[in-house]
Amino acid sequence: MDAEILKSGFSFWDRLTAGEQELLTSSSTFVHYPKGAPIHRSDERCAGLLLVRSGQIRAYILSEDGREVTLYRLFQGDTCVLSASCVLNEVAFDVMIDAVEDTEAVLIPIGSFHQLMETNVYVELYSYKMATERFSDVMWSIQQILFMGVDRRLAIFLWDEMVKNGKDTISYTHDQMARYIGSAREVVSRMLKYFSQEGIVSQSRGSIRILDREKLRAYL
Amino acid sequence: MDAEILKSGFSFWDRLTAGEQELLTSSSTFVHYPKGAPIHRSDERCAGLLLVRSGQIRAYILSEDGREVTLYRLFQGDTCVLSASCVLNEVAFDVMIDAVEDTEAVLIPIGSFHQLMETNVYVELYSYKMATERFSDVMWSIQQILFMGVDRRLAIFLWDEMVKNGKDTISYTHDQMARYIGSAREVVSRMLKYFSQEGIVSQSRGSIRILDREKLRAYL
DNA sequence: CAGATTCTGTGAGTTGGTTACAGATTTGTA
DNA sequence: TACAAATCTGTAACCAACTCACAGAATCTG
Repeated sequence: MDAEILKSGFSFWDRLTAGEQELLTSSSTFVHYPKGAPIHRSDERCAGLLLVRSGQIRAYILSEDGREVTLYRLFQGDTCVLSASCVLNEVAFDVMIDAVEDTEAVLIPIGSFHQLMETNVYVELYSYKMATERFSDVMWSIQQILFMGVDRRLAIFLWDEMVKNGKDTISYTHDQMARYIGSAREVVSRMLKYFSQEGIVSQSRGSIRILDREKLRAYL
Repeated sequence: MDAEILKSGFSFWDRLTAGEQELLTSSSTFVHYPKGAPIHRSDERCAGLLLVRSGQIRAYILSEDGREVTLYRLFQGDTCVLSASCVLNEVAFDVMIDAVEDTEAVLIPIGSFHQLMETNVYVELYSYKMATERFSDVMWSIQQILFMGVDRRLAIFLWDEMVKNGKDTISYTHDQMARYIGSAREVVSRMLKYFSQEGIVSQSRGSIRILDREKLRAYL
């Protein structure tokens, strides 16, 4: 693995000894997860620390009866520390991580990552700081789910996607959107029907087109 | 402040220099929060790092229209790091912290705590580890609220309180219980009425008595 | 093209949060 | 002690949203 990539992706790089840098460059690899692939399951061995290069991954919790609630999503430049949660003793909950789209990432395998955590306090600090950042993301999602109506959550989701991708067509199924906003597919369908009637969006199978940004913004 | 108390309460003590230990002992104080007192508000200056000596404190989020959802509670020996969240840049959400009962604590004022965080990486590490522990607590609460029915959440609450206090009388109002389990007062009233009819509990103003542990356990 | 798969639409039922009171119990104070 | 105020509990009606059950439409695949 190219040291430049690691240096720009992980802020602890400059705190590593030459030996540690060598360990990192020699053990890190590029990994590719196809769309929908599982990245982390609580009952499996941790992969390690991930640095997202392209694509998108999603962390979520799962109820006994299969209901999912998305905690956060990560994009280019983000590091996924919960995929290494097995070496963070303070993390005691089960989390699932999937690739939402085809995703390229740099992987520090759990073995070398664990070793670095133990020998270098700055790596350990980095990990817990990242975990705390994710904590913040989760609180943002949770507040939305607990305190906002579905109409508003959906509007926020559509708006954010529109801004993020720079186009007014959003390519997700009702089911996916429901997972992202912590609701149910049927509820999203009903809401989108209403948004259509209001002239805010138009629908086609697998995608939504924003027709009236102003009306949509009124929901935010 | 007695160094022994700090040493036994904060695991980073042994990593401090003599000067840092001196700073800590000279700036730390005992604080007392009466029942119901606010400990932390997002719009106010942070108090600092708290070590609970007795009593109980509660962290919760607040919606625009005043609805509360309890994130976790802390008891003797726990340290409250979110009361110092203004110096943890990764914590970007608003949290409220109150004393549930009359509470005694050791306070490291935010000024000296901030200074220690900047000069000693182990203090910084400790803080983020604590934040990650709280992250875990929050996930436990959230999973209960999102995935369990009110009957089960209430039963778990009653069971835990019974075990924790070692007696079968639980002294909370319906309103308090509702806050702790993330529901509404009326819903708890309904549920307790049902539990009474089933012979699981008996009620009196301000307290609940567990009559049938086995039936209660069936809900867990 | 046919069958399988995936996606969307819709009605009925249930849970639980909200609103709006009323009544009961306790507390504070004259 | 008496009485007002504050606090706590009970209850009904309403509504948002999740679940269940099923049907039909669009798309994919061999």
